[in-house]
This record gives sequence, structure tokens and C-alpha cells, in this order.
Amino acid sequence: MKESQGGQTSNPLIRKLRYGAELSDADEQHLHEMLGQVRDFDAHTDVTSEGDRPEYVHVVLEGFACRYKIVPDGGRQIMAYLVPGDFCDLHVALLGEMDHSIGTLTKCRIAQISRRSVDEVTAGWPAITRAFWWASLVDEGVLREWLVSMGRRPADKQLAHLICELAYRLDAAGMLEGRSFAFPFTQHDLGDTLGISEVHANRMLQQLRRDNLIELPGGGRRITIQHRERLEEFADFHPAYLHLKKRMK
Amino acid sequence: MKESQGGQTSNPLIRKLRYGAELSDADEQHLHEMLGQVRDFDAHTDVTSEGDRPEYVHVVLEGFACRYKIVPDGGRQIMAYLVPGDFCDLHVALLGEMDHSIGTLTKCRIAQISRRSVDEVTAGWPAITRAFWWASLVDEGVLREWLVSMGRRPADKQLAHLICELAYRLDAAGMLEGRSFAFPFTQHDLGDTLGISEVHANRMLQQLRRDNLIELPGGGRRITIQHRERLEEFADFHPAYLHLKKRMK
DNA sequence: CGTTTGATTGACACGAGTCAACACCAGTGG
DNA sequence: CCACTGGTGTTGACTCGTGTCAATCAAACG
Repeated sequence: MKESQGGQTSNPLIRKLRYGAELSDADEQHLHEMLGQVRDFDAHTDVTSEGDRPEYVHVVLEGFACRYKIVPDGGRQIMAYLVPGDFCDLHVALLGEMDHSIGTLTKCRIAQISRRSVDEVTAGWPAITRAFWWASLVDEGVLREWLVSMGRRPADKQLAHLICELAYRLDAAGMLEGRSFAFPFTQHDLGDTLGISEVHANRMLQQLRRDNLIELPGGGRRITIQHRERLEEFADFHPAYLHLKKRMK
Repeated sequence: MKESQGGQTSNPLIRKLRYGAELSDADEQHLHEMLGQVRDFDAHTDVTSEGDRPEYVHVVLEGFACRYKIVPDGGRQIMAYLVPGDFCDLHVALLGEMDHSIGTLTKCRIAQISRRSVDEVTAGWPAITRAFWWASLVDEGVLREWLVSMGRRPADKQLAHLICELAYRLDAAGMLEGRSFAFPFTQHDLGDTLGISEVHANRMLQQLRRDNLIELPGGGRRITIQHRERLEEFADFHPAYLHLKKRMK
């Protein structure tokens, strides 16, 4: 399969892992074989739920999903956006039990990997293990930055920061087109992400538009960054925490 | 060294890793050898700083440290408390560059491990690699819960949740004495942790004391939980995310 | 003892939540 | 073809949690 000969790949997981790990052709070939089963999910459905001990771990191939938790008063907190190439729940292979849920935000195509293959990887494929570990460490870095945003940035800057982050991550996934990219999140989703109300998310979006930092052409399923540098400056955004140096401009 | 024969150990890292991994005597022996160099740090000093590419990764042996970031307006966000047995910066071995800083909150005794030994572990010690990866995944789980607290819990419940978490983690480290444990954080530290002001941290602590959920005997360097169940109920605390099942009551 | 660091309190301002009404679609079915 | 529907976005009025700014107090310390 020439996809695995170190050249172009249409597989978003391998594309992503190349940013952080040195994988031999044999490693990439093994990854291809692990990703056999693919399932399609509708928008707004759960892939795995808190408390599950799933037999498979999942990788997003197309679409957008998220990690989230529900609190007793019914509030939802989104803790990560999962874009093509991201693992949904690799940690269950080591931790055993899901401590949160994974849900789709749009229609998704998702690959499954059995826990047994992950165990085999940790036992006998050190470079892939290192690559998987690298991927969880990047996720953790993103989570830390979200915590900083939530704790110490006002809502407008927090939203701007999220938009900058998505631009870089989607660029790495080959999904940035010029200065615009898919932005299929409802304002309700955004509120649950930023820890604010849907109404306030609306106002913050309007403010960024009024300040000519972003545009939401059409119905708002896409976003265009009008002045990248001004937006990053405003958001105090520094992409180092994404650890995408190898191919990032 | 009989410490590594699968019995009692005074080494907090090994004690912790036993919760999540199966380590052979040879693995534990190797861990002991890696932890050779020990350094003492004063309170309120940096162990590593954002942007560093340190030659060593660090493990807390005694004392309390934290991860933090500073934002442009001078605010500080604490993103994790590091207690004995916790890695400070294992991720630099894979990610290369620190994307945040590590500082002590009290005097600390900290062990150093060279990056080269970590590379040797990932290349040839699969059980230890898995244990280290497990430890980062637990850290990530804690971080997710902090994000939920920050986004969706009012400040009083958020503080209560933090106190519950510390009780469990310090119990796992053998540092819980009855219903009380070391609590050497200033209200300024607590504010920077919860994403609130020092003044508000003070008021939330007072509220928990008024409600007879906690006690801060003496100067407040220790804390006593008066009604564990009521506190956990109030905080919506569920310890599953700490993944301490093996030895946790 | 002064000095310093941390804890406490009160008055006031502001960011963000809540509630409610309304507008704007895209589907759907009669 | 159009009326109905539900999901989403938008707006305004009011409330409330938290921040800010001081001043004061308490304990630790050289």
C-alpha cells in the first residue's frame, strides 16, 4: 500500500502523528491495518458514554465530535473538540473506564480500534506507543490552555482564542481553506465550551464580527478570520502549546 | 534493594504507579535506579519555566508544587497541584519544549530523571512506559474535571470539589491523617487555582467553614473535613476520574 | 519591636446569567 | 404550495455572582 511509504497519506491519524513522532514504514503499515473498521454516526449522538468500558477505541476520520460531561443541574461542559485525526477515547485502553462522554457535533465517520490491538502496540511497537502517548500529551496541553482561558481570560478573548486554536488544528488536518474553515458549532455548543451561556456566546460572536476580526458568511456553518494577526494579538494566542512545529508555517 | 521486591515502598512515584500498572520487580528496580539525583527547592521558586527545554524531568518526593501559566495582565492560572509521586514535566521528554511553568508552593524535595533515561524507557521498558503513560492520562482526567468545575460549578462547589480531590490524592500518597491533611496553600494560590479573586476565595472558605463542612485549625496550614459525605454531595464529587480503584476504599 | 505576609471585611462596579419575546430559516406534511 | 414545526440566532430588561479597591487585622519573623 503506497499510502504507508512515508509519502502523502489520506489517513488523518497518520497525518497527525507525523507531527510528533518518527514512524517507520512498518509502523505506518501497522497503523493502517489497525484502522480497519469504520462506522458512521449521525450528528448529536454519543460515541461512548461516561462509565462505559468500551471494547474499542475510536478515531475521528471525518466530522466534528467533542468530549463532554453533564453536571447535576443539567449543564454540559465540553472539554475538547475532536477533529479528523484525533483519538476520542484512547485512554480507556489504559484507564479501563470512561470518566466522560464522547458525542458527535456533526455527522461523523469514525474508525474503531480494538483494545487488544492497543495492548499489542504497547507491548511490541515502541514507536507507535510513543506516538500515541505524544498525542495524549498534546491533548493535555490543549486542555491546559482551555483551563487558562476559562480561568483568566474574559469571554471575548476566550472565544477568540478558541477560534485561533481551531484554525491551527484544522490547518494541520488539511482543512483550512485560505482564511476560512468549517465552523458547524451552534452557539449553544460554544457556550457549553466556554463555560458561558448561549446568549453571552451570541454577544461575544457579534462583538468579534463588529470589530472585523471574524466573518460568519451565510448561515454560519463556516468562519473566516479577517485579520489573523489582530485576532491572535487580541486573544493572546501563542501556538506553541499545540506542538505542531514540524510542518507548521 | 528490598524496597523493590513488590512490598512496601517509601518511594512515592512507585507507590503511585502501582495503582495503575503492573510492574515487575525488575521494572521497580529500574525505576529506583532512574531516581538517583535529588534536589531541594525553597518555597515559591520555579523548577522549570515556560519555553525551557530541560535536560531532566522531575518527580515530587516531598512538598507541594504546581503547574501554572501567567497571562499578559499579570494573572496567574494554576493548572495542577503536584503532590509526592507526581511527575512535574514528564511531557517535555516527548514534546520537547515546556508550554507552561512549574513552581513550588512549599519547600520541596524533587528527584531528577534525565531525558535520555526516559527515551531508554520508551524504547525498551514497555511496562514502565505504560505506567508513565497511565500517569499522564490520570493527570489529563484531573484536568478535565477542573475544567468542568471552572466552567459549570459555582465557586463554593468548585472549592469543595478541589478539597475532596486533594483528600483522595493525598490518601493515595499516604498523607491523609484521619480526616485532615496538609493544606499549605495561601488564599491567593487558591484564587489562582479556581479562577477567582483572592477575596472571593476567602469568602468561599468562610462559607464552607460556616456550613460545618471543613475546619482550618490553627493558622490554616492544615484542613479537616468535618462531614465527608456532605462535602462530597455538596461538591458533586465522584472519585472515578482519579482512577485510584486498586487500593482506594 | 517594626516589618512583612497573609487573612478578613465592606462598599461599589461590572461581567455574565436568566428569562422572555421575537426573527429566521429548513424540513415536513397536508 | 403553503402552513406548521423545531432548531437556531438575536435582542432587551433585570438580577446576581464575582471583581476591584481599600482599609484593617493577625501572625510570623528578623
